Amino acid sequence: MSKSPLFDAIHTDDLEKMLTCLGGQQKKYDKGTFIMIAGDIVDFVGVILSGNVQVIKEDINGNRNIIAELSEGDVFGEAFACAGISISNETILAITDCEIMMIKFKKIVTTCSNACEFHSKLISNMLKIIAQKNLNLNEKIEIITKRTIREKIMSYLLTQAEKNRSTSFEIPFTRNELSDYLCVERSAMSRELGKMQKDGLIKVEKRNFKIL
Amino acid sequence: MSKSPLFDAIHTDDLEKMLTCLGGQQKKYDKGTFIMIAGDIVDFVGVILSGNVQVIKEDINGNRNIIAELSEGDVFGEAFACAGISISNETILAITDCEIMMIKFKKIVTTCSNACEFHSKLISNMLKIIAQKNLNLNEKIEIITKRTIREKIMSYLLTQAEKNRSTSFEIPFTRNELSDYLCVERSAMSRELGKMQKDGLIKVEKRNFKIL
DNA sequence: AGAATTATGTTGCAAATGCAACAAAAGGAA
DNA sequence: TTCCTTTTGTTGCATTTGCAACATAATTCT
Repeated sequence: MSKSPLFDAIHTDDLEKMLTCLGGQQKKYDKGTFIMIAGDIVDFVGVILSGNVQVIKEDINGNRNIIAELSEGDVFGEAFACAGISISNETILAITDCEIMMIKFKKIVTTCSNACEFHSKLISNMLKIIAQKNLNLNEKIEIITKRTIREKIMSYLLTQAEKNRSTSFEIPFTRNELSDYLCVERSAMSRELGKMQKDGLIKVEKRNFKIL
Repeated sequence: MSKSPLFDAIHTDDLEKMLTCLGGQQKKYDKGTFIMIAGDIVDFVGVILSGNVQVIKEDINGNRNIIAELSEGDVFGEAFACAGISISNETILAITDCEIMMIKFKKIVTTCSNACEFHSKLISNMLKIIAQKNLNLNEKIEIITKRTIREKIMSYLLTQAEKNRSTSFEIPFTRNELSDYLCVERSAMSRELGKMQKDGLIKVEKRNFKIL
C-alpha cells in the first residue's frame, strides 16, 4: 500500500501502533460491491489501501452521476463525518477489488491516552486534506462561475499559469476532461479554443498551452 | 460578542483559559482598513468578535470581486492556514470597526500540555466548520454545473425542498441573490421562473415556492 | 501492419441566454 | 401621504452555446 496523505509524516512503524489505538478496521470488498450507500450513517473516514472506487450521486430521477474516481491513498466520507452530517448522500462503489480502512471519526479527534504523539499530526493531516479540497472547490467555482466559455477557459489557464509560474505550461486534462471540468460542451470548447488562437490570445498544441 | 462556531460546546469560562493557552491575539481594525491583504502569510485563523468584513479577491485585471461578507462569529483564513498554503490570495477588508481574534494554526492543532480538555473540541469544531463549507461548495457546484437555467433552478429548489422536508418552502434569497447564486442573468431567470409556472412545474409567490 | 477504439476538430442549426432598456410593484423615509 | 429607492417582471435582439453528425488524427490492441 502507498501511504495516504492522511498518514503524512507518520512513520510506518508508528502508523501500525496508531491504527490499533485508533481502532481502524480493515475490510475487503469485491469488485462491483457497494462500500457505502447513500443514506448510510457515516461516522467514519474511509482510506483506500488498495483498489479503485467511484463516488456516485443519484439525482431525484435516479440518474447515476459519477462524481469522482478515487484510488490508493485517497480518503472518502471525511466531509460527512467531520461536518457531523452522519448521513451521506453519496454512494461508494468498488470498481476493482478493494481494501479499505475505516477509522471512526470520534477516535480521530479525541486525543488518546497512549501518548500518541502522532495523533496531532493525524489531525493536522485531516484538516489539510479537507482544507485543500476546499480550496480546490473554490477555485473551480471561481472558474465555472464565468459567463462565457472563453472566460472560463481563460480563467482556468490563468490559474494554471500561476501554479506553473509561467505562461507556458502543460495541462493535466484531455479535451474531454477539460470540457467536463469547465462544464461546457466539448465541441463548443474546441471551437472557442480555435477562435482564441486566431485572436492571438493563446497558443495551443495538444496539452501544451501558452498565454500570449 | 456572540460565540463563534469555532467555540461551540466550550463554556465561556473555559474559553478564556483556553484562549490564553492558545495565545490568541485580539486586534482592532478601523472601518475601511485591511485586515489581511492578498499575498500575506496566513498561519492563523481569524475569528470576528465584532463588526463586519468583506472577503475580496482581485482578478488579473485588477477587478475587485466580493466573495463574501462575514460578521460576528465567522471565521476566515482557515482554509489557507489548514491547507498549509501559507499565502492567501484573498483580501479581508473591515467594512465596519472590527475586533478580530487571531489564533495561530499551530497552536490549534498541537495539543497543549495544560490538560486543555476543550482543545479536542476546538479541533473538532474547526474540522466541522471546514467540512461544512466543503459540503456547501459541493452543493453549489452540483447546481451550477447543470446546463440550463431551468435545470439549475430545479436542482436548487429540490435541495431546498429536501432541507425543509417539504415541497413548500421559503428561500433565503432575493431574486437578485438567487440569480447570483445560480450564476445566471436575473432577467433570464425571471423569464424561466415564469415559464416553469406556466408549465405547471412550480408555484411561486415572492420567496415562497412549491414544487408540483 | 492492420483493425479497432478513442481523442480531437469542424460545422450547421435551433435553442438558450445574456444584455439592455423599460415598466410595474413594493417598501422605506421624510 | 408623497417621493424616492429597490425589487421584480417583461421583451426584443444579438450572441453564445449545446447538440448532432461527421471527418480526421492519434492511440491501442492483436
